[in-house]
Amino acid sequence: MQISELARATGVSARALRHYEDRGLLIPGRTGAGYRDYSESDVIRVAQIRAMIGAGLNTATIQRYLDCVRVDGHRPSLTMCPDLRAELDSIAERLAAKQADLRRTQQRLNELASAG
Amino acid sequence: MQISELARATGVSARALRHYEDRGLLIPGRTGAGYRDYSESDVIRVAQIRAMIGAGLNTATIQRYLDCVRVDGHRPSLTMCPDLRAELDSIAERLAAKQADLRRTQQRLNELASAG
DNA sequence: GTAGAGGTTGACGCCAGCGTGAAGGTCAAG
DNA sequence: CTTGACCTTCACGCTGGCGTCAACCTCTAC
Repeated sequence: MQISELARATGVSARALRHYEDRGLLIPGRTGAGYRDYSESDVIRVAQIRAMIGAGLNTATIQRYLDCVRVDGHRPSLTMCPDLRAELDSIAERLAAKQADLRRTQQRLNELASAG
Repeated sequence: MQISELARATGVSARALRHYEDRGLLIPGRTGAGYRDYSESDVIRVAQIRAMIGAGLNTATIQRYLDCVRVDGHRPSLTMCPDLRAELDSIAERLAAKQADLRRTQQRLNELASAG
């Protein structure tokens, strides 16, 4: 299928799909005219990508995870990728740090707003 | 005083002080040679700026309301600036939204990590 | 053939507070 | 005169997923 069709099927913009290809997350075939030619399985793949982006992973990390899945085969197993475990842990740490930072900011804002 | 002296007195980098001037938050005098010449009161002003940045305000907002905030020692207080209240409320809303967003991200990350 | 819908590859813009050289002027001290 | 410390004004870099032209090619329909 063409890019706009995949865009409609996934709810992701065509620009985003090209961006994923730039980052090596999605590698469609090409027609004779140079048009991108996506398969049905790419719908699922895009859903996976979106899920991981929503979980705070960047595209570089996502690419490593997808490569991992490809090697593993059918069932996605994180035990095949020990490095990914550490990666997810560090991401969780960063999120926790962000949250703590945000709470401190809210605290200071409250102090500012309640002053006077 | 010169910029490095104010930087030491406030714990803020010279680059940041120049940045505050670019944004119209701090307007030092100039010596004959073009050197920035800060006054003692600028030490307090920088403390006010840092307090507001720490509370999540951007430089444009800070410029509008800088004169409304006084820092007595370590504790900021507000003088009469009615619009500032509304501004602070909207900032508080944005912070709350960010926090909710962050929690959703953590939730999705947990789901991903436990999917192995 | 021509209009129009849709495809392609760049490449800059965004949000924002600075970090970090680059290139060069000022000034007290040896 | 010459270090060398400190000052000045640009101006790009950073973080990063994607919006948004721009300039141009492809295919279908009338």
